[in-house]
Amino acid sequence: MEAQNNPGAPAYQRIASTYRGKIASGELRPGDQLPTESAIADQFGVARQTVRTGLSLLVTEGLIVARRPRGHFVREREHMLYRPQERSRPRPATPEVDRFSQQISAEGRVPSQRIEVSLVQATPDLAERLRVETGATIVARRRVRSINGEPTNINDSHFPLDIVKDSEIMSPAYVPRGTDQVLADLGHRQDRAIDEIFVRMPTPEEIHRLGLGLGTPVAVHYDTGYTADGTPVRCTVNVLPGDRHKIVFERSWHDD
Amino acid sequence: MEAQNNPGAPAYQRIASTYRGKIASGELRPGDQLPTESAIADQFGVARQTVRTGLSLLVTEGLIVARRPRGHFVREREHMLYRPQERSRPRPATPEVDRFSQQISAEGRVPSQRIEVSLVQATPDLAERLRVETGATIVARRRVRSINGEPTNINDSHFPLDIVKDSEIMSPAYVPRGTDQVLADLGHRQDRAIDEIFVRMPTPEEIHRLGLGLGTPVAVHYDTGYTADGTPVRCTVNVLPGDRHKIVFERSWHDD
DNA sequence: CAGGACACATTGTCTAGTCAATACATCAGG
DNA sequence: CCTGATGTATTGACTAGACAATGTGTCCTG
Repeated sequence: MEAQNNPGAPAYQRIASTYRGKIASGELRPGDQLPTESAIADQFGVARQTVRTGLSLLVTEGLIVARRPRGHFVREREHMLYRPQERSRPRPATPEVDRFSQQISAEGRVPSQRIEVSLVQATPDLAERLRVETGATIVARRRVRSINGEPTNINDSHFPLDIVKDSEIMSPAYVPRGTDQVLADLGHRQDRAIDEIFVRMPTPEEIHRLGLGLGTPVAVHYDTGYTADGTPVRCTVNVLPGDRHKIVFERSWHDD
Repeated sequence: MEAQNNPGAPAYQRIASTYRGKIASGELRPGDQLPTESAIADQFGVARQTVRTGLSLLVTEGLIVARRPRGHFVREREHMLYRPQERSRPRPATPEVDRFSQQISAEGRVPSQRIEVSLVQATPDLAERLRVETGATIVARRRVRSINGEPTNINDSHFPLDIVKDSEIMSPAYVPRGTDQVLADLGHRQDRAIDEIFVRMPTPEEIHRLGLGLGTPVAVHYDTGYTADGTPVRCTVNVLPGDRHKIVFERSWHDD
């Protein structure tokens, strides 16, 4: 399908189309180098700037990366599993899920994290989910999780101030039994959670915190936990780089 | 934080940063028009091309759109709810979910869809999920769903050929009782499903089918249904434009 | 042989223009 | 009043340069 480059389209699109095709067809494989901008310009008979416009399309699509002053290279990807249900249902995974989780435990991955606790003012999105007023003081427990030293996701949990003050949650240290258990011990056992997933391009701050390249979208996962009486007690914001994660849920038609 | 534009950075980044800030702060609101490229160029004392480079950043971030020859405008967003669980659990939504679903039924939205059924060869990703061999013939039931005439998502269901041949699923018409019920009537009642969500930039084909703008990432949702004995009988691929959807799951700690 | 200075290739940033395409407004003619 | 032609402002596409920034490798020096 659409074998030819793209007759009639602007030159920069033809150039992008050409190399997109070579990558899709496998003629150019991950890690391979593209010709230099000048070489492409000569080949297509256009100015170098036009080539740059075309290649920048592929960069924002996440297909290639520029490594100055080496050249442009086809990007290499890997997917990491992200399974929100694991934290709420510590049941044994069904065989079906196991088929998809094999990759995660392969290779000796070394997880680490940096924790930072602070009091912040609720932004409108958090205020709505925690049912407090915008600007109210809440507790933010921010983490950047890394695997093998590479930051892989942002995990910011937020709690209403009145229910967690003076608890271990306020301490910027790892809590072995888990913050959900701490909440439960404080009388706020979570019973239900709602997951909301948005997809968008990252903000400059996220690009910086996660070391993202251009052309990498992120999934933003709001995980709001409720007690049995329907009160929200926790709102966790996960930011997952799109090129490093796969989000997996499991559903059952009949209670399990 | 980082109040000033961005001293020291390249001019095109300062320009992007300036308008990104104005949008974030609310000084520029959705639908508002930015100054013309020439005006910005004059203001910053740079060439128009430099302004274009800067604004193109904001376009790929999905913050602004260009409407030739009117100018650049701050993008207006609306989020449509996407709730994979609805199809498997027709129970009444809990009050917590209702808080988030209010927007969907507001406004008289007119849904429509175009259905197309064909026999295709299984691509590697589908073959793995349906446990058939790559290249095996399977049934593809492709839909583009539209709301108010605007295509909003791609919904391609795939079935192993042997279990659906000669059934209504092969007909390119709407099946009122739903394809899941058809499968159940054929003796393949689904019992479990696995949801996998990937985030990436769209392919040119998806851009065309969904009428996407630049800077719009997509969420790709693989929904694989299994019968009680663990046999996959359906694999649905949903492609959701990131700027139009919010994906919502609900979880319960204790069976409901 | 080790280390530093330098050259080189390549991408990054930017200029000052030209011409094309397009949606909208204006205005003349019926 | 409506209709169609014409103008106009704006973005889109592109050129032919210039100079900066930066890894990599080479080569000279001690």
